[in-house]
Amino acid sequence: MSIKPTPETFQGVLVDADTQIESFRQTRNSRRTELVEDYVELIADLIADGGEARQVDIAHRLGVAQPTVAKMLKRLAAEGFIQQKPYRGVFLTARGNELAARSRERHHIVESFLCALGISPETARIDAEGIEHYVSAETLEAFKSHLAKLG
Amino acid sequence: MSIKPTPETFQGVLVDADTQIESFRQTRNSRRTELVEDYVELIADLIADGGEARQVDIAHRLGVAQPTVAKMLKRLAAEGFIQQKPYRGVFLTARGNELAARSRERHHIVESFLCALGISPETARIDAEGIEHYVSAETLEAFKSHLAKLG
DNA sequence: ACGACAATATAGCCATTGCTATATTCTTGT
DNA sequence: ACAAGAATATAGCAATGGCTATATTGTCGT
Ligand SMILES: [Mn+2]
Ligand SMILES: [Mn+2]
Ligand SMILES: [Mn+2]
Ligand SMILES: [Mn+2]
Repeated sequence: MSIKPTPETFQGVLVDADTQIESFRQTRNSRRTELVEDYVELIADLIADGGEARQVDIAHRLGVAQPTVAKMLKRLAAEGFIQQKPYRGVFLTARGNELAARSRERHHIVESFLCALGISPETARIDAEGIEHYVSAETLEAFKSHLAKLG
Repeated sequence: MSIKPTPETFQGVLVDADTQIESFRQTRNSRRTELVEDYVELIADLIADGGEARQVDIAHRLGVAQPTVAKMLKRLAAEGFIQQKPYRGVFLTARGNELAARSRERHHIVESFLCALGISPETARIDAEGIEHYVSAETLEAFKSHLAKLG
């Protein structure tokens, strides 16, 4: 509102503007990196499991079509996360491996934390797949502390 | 992998395929409704606070440009969440009000839960803005239980 | 009453993330 | 060796969510 009839001090529903702006900005940012994180994490897992990460396997795991994967892999290669040999599987660069490791650890902490709260493993897995990308370092630490306390 | 050299029973890094597919599907779904939820919630808050929700205020709060808001409002109107009078603020339909109420409550629970974990209010606010959209009913209940336990 | 200014509308651009359809290339079994 | 099938590449489309620039419309103060 440009002109507020009721002064802010009456504490309406509205939250501090600057914090909210920053929250939305941060969320938009996380949304932009979400897919990249899931891809490198999945690629790392596929390589760890079967020695290679092929487009068909990635597509199947993600539940999307193969050309969708092909396009994203090009982007990941352009951004230096993976290396692609035509008609071969993809491999992670050092940078890709780092991001994969960070993502995997964060993912695991979030999922474990949800399980520790008594949430069913299925739901924990589903929710963690989304939540992981929006958890800050501070929140991750809090999750870890909570897990340690129950350890 | 079409042909696995190591049988699944050796329990590699890879998680059950069907659950993972479903997790990614669910996450993509939540991502699609994320913005809509934030818009109606914000519109409800602006109306509660100042009696009206104008494009400029929405744009300012979200940290985006006014035409971005104008386009989204058309979509919200088309989907029956709001009513628009040209050159006037927007108003929520019954459907819009319902979604706003649900979103606001869920948002509040997530933020309170994070605070209860000892996370700073600033971080809790930022993280909750993203996390809220990926929290299932079951997880929300677990958060509520945890909050109740802390009295 | 009307000119300034504020708010909204519209046009046109771009990036992202999905899709289908189809062409190309690799691999494998006979 | 080579045909069939599997995997990858490419083309072209659509929806979404951003942006800037600009036109139109309301509102308010004098
Ligand atoms: Mn993940
Ligand atoms: Mn994920
Ligand atoms: Mn919200
Ligand atoms: Mn939000």
